[in-house]
Amino acid sequence: MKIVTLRDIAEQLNISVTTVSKALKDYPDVSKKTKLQVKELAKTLNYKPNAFAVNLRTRESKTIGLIIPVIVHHFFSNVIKGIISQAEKKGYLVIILQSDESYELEKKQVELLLSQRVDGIIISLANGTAKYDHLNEVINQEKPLVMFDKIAKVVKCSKVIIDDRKAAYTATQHLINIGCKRIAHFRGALLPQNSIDRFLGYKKALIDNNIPYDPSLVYICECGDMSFEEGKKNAEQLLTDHDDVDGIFINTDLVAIGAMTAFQEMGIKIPDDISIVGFSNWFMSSVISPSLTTINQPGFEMGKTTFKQLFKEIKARKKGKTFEPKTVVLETDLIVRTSTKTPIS
Amino acid sequence: MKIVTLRDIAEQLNISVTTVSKALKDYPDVSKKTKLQVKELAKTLNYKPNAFAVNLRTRESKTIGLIIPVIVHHFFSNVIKGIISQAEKKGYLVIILQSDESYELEKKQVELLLSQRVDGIIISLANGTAKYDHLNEVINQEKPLVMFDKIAKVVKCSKVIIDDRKAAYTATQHLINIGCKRIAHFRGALLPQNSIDRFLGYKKALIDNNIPYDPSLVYICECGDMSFEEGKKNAEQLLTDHDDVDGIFINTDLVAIGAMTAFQEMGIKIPDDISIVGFSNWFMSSVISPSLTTINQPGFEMGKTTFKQLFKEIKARKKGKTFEPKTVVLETDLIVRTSTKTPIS
DNA sequence: TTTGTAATCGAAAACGTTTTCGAAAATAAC
DNA sequence: GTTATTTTCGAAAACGTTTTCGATTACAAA
Repeated sequence: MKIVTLRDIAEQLNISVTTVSKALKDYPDVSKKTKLQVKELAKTLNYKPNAFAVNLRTRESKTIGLIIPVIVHHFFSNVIKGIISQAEKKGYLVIILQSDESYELEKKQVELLLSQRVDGIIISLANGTAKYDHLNEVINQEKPLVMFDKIAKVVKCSKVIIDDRKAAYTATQHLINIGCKRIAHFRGALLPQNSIDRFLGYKKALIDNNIPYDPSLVYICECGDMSFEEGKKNAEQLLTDHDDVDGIFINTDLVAIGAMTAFQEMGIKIPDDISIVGFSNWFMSSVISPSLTTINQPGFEMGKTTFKQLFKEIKARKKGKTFEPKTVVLETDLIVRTSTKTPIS
Repeated sequence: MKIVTLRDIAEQLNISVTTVSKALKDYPDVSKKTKLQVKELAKTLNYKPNAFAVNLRTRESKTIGLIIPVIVHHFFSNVIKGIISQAEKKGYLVIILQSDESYELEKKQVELLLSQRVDGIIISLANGTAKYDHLNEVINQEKPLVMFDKIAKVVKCSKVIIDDRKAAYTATQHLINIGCKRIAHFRGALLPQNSIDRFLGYKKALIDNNIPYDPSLVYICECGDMSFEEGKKNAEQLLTDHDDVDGIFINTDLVAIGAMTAFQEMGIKIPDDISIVGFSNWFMSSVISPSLTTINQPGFEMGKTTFKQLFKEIKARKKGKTFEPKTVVLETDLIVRTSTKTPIS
């Protein structure tokens, strides 16, 4: 089981390693005859270039790193799928790491990827990330970096996002349109830009419609492993705090489903008593009962777009060109289902 | 932004590259004094060994490949999480590829991983895979290979699985215990060992209980992207074919949920008219209504176990030792929820 | 014949490590 | 003082490729 190298081919044909290498890569200074010989022998010997040597020589590995807060998550696993599918088309491999929403882990993983000398890095930030030295180091090393979804505005790199504020505004406006007067909000953790923006969209929609903003109607959940349970707990708390709420805009579907479950257990009718809008459009939101009105967040497309952007930057860097960080905003849409009342017409 | 190498450190300290390398790796033939100097300078210069060079020299990359049929899937994404978490502990990185249930793609991806010279490969087979040359090539190259869940018995490598037959038997027995007399089965595709074994478990449970096995009660679905829709269609077909069915054992939760949805739309009461048992225990099975009785398939644990096995084999190979392929069978359990009647007592 | 041009090849350096082996220096033993 | 031993170091080869640049050959032009 010896692994064949250029040298083996060269010795068998009594030519130099140089010529074999050039023949395989169709250099113009190799005769047609030897090219044919070399290629044929390479095929019969099942020659595969040693990636380690190629990497060392060319200083690139055709491999990128991806750091993601959680893998078992409808949105994120769709993003992964999008990234991998696009990477494969361009001949790139993807190393995946999970930060588990921890800044410490995320930092370690970025350093690991840098020392592995991947050709580029894609990242969606952990909830706990508030410092960006690790990301700035990536940028300092002139290594292409693209963030998606959970981003930090101050980091000078390309980003692929949705307009969370606008989407949240749309969601809240929908609740208002169907006649809700007291609208609560279950927001995400305090740090991430997404949950801030969604909160701001919620607030703005209220104000634009002359509905007073009441901070006591805003509940927080961390949206980690316990999302479903957090939703249930928040729902119960909300019910003891306020008995007049008729609509809730919830930061993410899983929390919304938890809340709906709790409401149903407590005998609250959805959407008759309370209308609910979620966020992300998890697959399960369409099959539960009542089905969940939500904002569709295009995970697969976001993954594809993110890789495409990274690829552009990798190519630019290779040519020594410079490039300006670019922010791509993808479209979302409201998917109306049965967890919200039909408007009174 | 020059990247520092051993040479840079050596020149600054006026010693040889050799000594620097040995100092950093705590070789015994370097004095304490120079070790300290080297380590300190390495830290201030932020030296990171060039992974490409290390790989080439040591002939290993501390990277493994993972080929999986689908990523957006509760069970598989849990497996991924398990593999990555365990790999990280041992200092390994994971390259993930998605075969999309296609044999052609799977074959290409195996070859890609081999030419990348990953240290080992983990794979769960595509539905379409019936030939195993690509896997035998991995084994021929003496590269560690572990299969999980969707395996091929004839391939001589380690495997991590559940006892699908036993689990299916348990599921079917449960339906019998609660009083079902006409039990249908929605099975998976024809090739995969899993769906064969689950079918056999179903059949054996019937026979052991003196219930005649009726092939016309067995429906097939491919369990690809369209699982949910397949479940709906099968449910509708079943209802027109047979009006006396009172229980169904379904190959996977997503199909079961599709079927339940169709039944509910047609006014069939679950579990009063028909009891349903799924397979896999997707998270959503616990939150739908009625909640789905199912077999719990430990994805995270399976991922961890699979990597551990691969790691053992990588280490054994490194020491030149040989090892016997091993098959690990993980426990499953029946989770009784509300899609099945409570037994008549 | 000489000169020029094109076609074909290969030596050698480089990428940055790791590791073997021998040399030199320092110390100990006699 | 000599010899033996230990400690500390570095030269050099190797991993397998890519690429530069010069050499050689063949052949056409003069």
